[in-house]
Amino acid sequence: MREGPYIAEIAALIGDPARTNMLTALMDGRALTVSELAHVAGITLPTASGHIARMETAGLLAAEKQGRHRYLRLSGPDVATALEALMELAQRTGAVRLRTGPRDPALREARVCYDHLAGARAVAVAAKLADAGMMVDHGLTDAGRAWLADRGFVRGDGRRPFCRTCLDWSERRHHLGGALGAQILSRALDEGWARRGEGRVIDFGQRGAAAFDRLFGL
Amino acid sequence: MREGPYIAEIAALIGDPARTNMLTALMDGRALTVSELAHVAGITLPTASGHIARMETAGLLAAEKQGRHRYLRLSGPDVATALEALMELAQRTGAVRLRTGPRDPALREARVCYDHLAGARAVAVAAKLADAGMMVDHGLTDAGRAWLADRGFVRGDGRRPFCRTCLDWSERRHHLGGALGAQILSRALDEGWARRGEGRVIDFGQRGAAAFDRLFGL
DNA sequence: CTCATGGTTCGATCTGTACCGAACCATCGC
DNA sequence: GCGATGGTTCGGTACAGATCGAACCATGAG
Repeated sequence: MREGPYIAEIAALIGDPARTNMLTALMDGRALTVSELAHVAGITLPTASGHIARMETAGLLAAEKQGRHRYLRLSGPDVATALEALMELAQRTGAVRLRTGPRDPALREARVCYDHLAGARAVAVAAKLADAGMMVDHGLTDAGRAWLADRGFVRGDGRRPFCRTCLDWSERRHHLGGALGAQILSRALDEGWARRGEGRVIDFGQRGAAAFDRLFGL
Repeated sequence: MREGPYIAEIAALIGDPARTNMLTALMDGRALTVSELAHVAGITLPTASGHIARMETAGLLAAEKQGRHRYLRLSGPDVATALEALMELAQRTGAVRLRTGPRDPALREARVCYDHLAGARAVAVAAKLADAGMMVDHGLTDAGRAWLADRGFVRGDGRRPFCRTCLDWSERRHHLGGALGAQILSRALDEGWARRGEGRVIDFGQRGAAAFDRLFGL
């Protein structure tokens, strides 16, 4: 009972434009400094410092000190999950200005969503699994599990779902999240098929894209 | 880019204690009147009316007029999903005051979470599936699918995952959500094994509880 | 040591908004 | 028609918190 107020505290924290800008900037999973966060939020250093302190004590952010820099990151995947849920809501209710047009096509093609791959290429993977009957109702079948295991994607960490579906911001269809999504992303990076670009962008080279598509039979 | 501010708008809306109280009160999926919402939020009618108007234009609530009453309900499952994500976050970050003690044992035993069953009995079902190898990493195996189909729980609506796991507020373990969770709840109600009680409480009679447990082999 | 840079703390300002009481509108029962 | 009940609108108050400049601490470079 009376669980309301406590989630209100967190929602209010997320509900400030400056803080939201910082949080979404951190959704690519990387850690940013206080100055960088101040920049993306468009506010001065003192103000940003205050915001960060609040989010830190609330447990939304985790900090790491290195020299005279302080690096901030989201304290866990559940923060990103909550943000995604809010984005999905914002999208349906139309509170969102549709900038998903040609603006930054690289971002539409492939980007990172906290720790997994999003964008057209990620949606294609999810669609392939669904078409092949390896996913039904957003859940993996045993056939799907086996097919993925063949390609080196095995069990998750047990603490979170191996395979989650996550509504894609630009494509408006689902891509893969969870431990599986994270493994797919790190595979692409490890194999040199892709590398991190500006912001949340993921750059696939021509050869990299081909290799990625071959692995998933696209 | 700059998706931030729009989700901020929604988060800010959720981030007010009075509104949060209303929203969580609506998580049982039923529609409440303006007066009832004012009561659960502990504010006067005019104030509540204002809050509701804002949430309505923002698309969080849907209204239906009946005589001189206005019935409000959540505009969709995604609203409940976002609230759940925030609750999970609030729980991990410890922003939550632990009132999960003996307070209202009926609520701990069985309650409704928007459209599916939560509480000890619901957690037991999820645990059973996991123990029997019918769920791994929070996803159903084909064996699990078959076992559920035997019991009349078949495919979902295709628009949402058939089976989602949802962190249980009181038990701190997962129960079943998604289309499956909704079907389990309506089955229990349809069969007369349980009926809705005060607020979110679900009352299982002795015979109802036994029948329910038998179905799931508890 | 000295300076520059990254970050925090402190006051002060100022806007936004939650809240209530009172008046007003709408619907139902009579 | 009349009162009673459910909701909305309006005006005013009051409190929270977002913001900035300036002063202050900490670390690394030279």
